[in-house]
Amino acid sequence: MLAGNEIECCDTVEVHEELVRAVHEQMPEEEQLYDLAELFKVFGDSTRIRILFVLFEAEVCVCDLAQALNMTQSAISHQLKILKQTKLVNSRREGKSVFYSLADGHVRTIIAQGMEHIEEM
Amino acid sequence: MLAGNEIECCDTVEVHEELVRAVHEQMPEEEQLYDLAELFKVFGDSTRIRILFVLFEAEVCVCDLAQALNMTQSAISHQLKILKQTKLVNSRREGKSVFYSLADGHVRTIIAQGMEHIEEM
DNA sequence: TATTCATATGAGCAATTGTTCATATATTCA
DNA sequence: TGAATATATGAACAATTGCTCATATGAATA
Repeated sequence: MLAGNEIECCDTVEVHEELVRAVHEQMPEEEQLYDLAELFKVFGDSTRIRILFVLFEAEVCVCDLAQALNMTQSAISHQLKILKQTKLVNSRREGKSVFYSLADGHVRTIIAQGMEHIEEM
Repeated sequence: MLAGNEIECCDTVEVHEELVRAVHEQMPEEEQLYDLAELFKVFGDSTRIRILFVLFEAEVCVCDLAQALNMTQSAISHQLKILKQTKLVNSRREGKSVFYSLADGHVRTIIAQGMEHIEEM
């Protein structure tokens, strides 16, 4: 699949072949790139972002999340499932309620960096 | 819209009203949360992630990106437009070619944190 | 055990998104 | 100017996604 990069492009062939080779050496595996995109996709929805912001404050149960964000319990539950699958939140059952909390520090760092970026825009 | 949070939830009303108030005080503006989600949405596609990884190596023109990632020039151009709108990349014209480069350090930090997270999964 | 409360989940629908295809714009050079 | 090269862009289509609605599961309590 890598062999045969003879397509000419921008008139300068040599430099480009070198670049293509370097890129293929340095770039992570396809699967890892895919997983990375999947992770950011999770951050790419304002409902989930708002859930994470609530969890910055405290460990919160589903119905409180729904109330705080003025959304249905079902909608919140669906999103929590996605957040949990991506290991961004943990859950803990206490009687009838289930409490959700942030899973690790990356969540804060990623969101903080994102905030910095949009504030500079 | 905030008034009248009398809906009972999990049997304990007082704590929750306090939480809802705290959340509404600490949470960023709706528009900022929306912009933040829009930013992460840009990272949430493996083609754009791959473009950013190529740009980690060097400033690259469109046709080289297309060749390096084995995609059509049109597909790459469409994605570059999105990356530019979000100020994640800069562009510079040189003759017939247009060279793209990373815009700022946030891109590296965000992707690095994302990589750390998925490696721990 | 039957009921109630809290949460989870599957199906369906509207909205969004990434790619392709055709074509437009921009630059260089004969 | 006209042809060739590099890039940008609009329309269209398939695929994905977030919400709603109905319902299932799980736990406490009468």
